[in-house]
Amino acid sequence: MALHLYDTATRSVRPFVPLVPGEVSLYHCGATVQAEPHIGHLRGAGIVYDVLRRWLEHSGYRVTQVRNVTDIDDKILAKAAAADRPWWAWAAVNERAFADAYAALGCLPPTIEPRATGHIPQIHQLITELIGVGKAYAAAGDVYFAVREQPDYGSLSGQRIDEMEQGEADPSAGKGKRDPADFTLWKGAKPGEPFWDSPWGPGRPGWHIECSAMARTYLGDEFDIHGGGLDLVFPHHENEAAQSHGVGMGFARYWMHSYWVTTSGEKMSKSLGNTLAVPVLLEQVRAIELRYYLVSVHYRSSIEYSAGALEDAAKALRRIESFLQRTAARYGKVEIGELPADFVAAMDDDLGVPRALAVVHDHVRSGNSAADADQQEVAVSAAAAVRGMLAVLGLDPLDAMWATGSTPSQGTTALAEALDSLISGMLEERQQARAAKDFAAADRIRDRLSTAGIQVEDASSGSTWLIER
RNA sequence: GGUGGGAUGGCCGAGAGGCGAGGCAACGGCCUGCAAAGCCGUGUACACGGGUUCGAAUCCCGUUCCCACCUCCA
Repeated sequence: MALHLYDTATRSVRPFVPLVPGEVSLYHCGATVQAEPHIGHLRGAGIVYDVLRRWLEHSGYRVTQVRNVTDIDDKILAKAAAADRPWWAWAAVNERAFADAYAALGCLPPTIEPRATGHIPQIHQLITELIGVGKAYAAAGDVYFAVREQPDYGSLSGQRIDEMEQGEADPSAGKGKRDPADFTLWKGAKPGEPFWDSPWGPGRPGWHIECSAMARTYLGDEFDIHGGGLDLVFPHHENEAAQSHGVGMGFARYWMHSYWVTTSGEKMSKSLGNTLAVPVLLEQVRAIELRYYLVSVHYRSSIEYSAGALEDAAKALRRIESFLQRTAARYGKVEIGELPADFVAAMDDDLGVPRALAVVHDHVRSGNSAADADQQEVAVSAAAAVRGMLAVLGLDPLDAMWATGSTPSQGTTALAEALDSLISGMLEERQQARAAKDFAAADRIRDRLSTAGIQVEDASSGSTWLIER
């Protein structure tokens, strides 16, 4: 079975067929850089789509991944003003915090990360076209999208205009609106606000228009997958679709949405004050362990954060890692191997990472059994498969990306070789003591290594060591 | 009021008509000089009440509770 993906627009799992054979165009919403990221952002804007991209690439597609940065909006202006900083400095600082967090969790850089403020001409072009076809109108320095002029408005999110609650988030906006449900394409600048000149007066883009303009710029009028967090379905993605369909663009062919990270059953968000930042969690677990935790739950299930669940995930990953280390220590470097069919089937079924991880653990168990029985070929082949599967999930502990966790038993660096030489010497001494039944001396050596964080494993084929986490 | 998601063993978390995903924890065993690690074994889990079916955690009807979105949201 080839790749199938759940498509929000049709509320069904559909076979994935790209517009251009062999290539995938992927646009997904990154951050509005108004504050520092929390792990919910990293799951929804980072890791889920990083795994998708890796799986697509592994499946042989050439992927163009676009993740936008919305670097101008009301909240950025408000928070920058409150902090007495220029808006662009506020946005830049937070954008770097996001970049650092994505990188810390092993997310590959997207093909491009376009910023809203870098695409004002493209935004103007799109608004002009929308006015031209009668789906947008200028009023008192603002420009609005007329939702009732777009027949399919609401189809993505299942909303009906007449059933919606009619709230206006910003009472000062919308003076010239013809319909309360209309949304802003271009927001006229008030005194003191940053602005760009436009045919409708000085102002800045509305929230949704930048994504339509940037997706069009980099991926064309129609592209394969549009993603983001579930909370973007309405209004953000609905409005994006409306703007783009409004000028005849085919826009996204599949819509993917990732679920939340919750705490105490509630969505993690700044306003609830229940956010968890990456640097804080990295004091509890290593980065690769945090990634395992965030990856291990299916992307369409919410993750109920708990310290206990995070620790369990870390332990599960350590078990996998020690299998790889054990195999490497006994039989030499572990290569990246072929993927088992079960793993491929799980991933092809709407990125079934939990089932895919079950396959990983099955291989760890059978590989450990083989190692116990000193069946080298079986053990090495299981380890290679495990490493291959982990690589697809961005969890290969031997990848240079996670280099802070050294893997001395790989013997790849001078430091590691020196360490290996020293420890091997100690293990030899211990073996001699054991042979002479001098268990006190043998245990002394083992304790000494243990104090240094090095765990000794005895097996019939000899003793090996690994660094405890 | 509208729309959508959910409730699975001690905990986390897949699955979606028959054969107990996987991890963590616990207990027993094997291995070991002793450990550790590893391996083997141990659970009558699917919110509640009905129904369909030879068979339901899975489908249908009803009920309870939780969460999200409805112009700030990953």
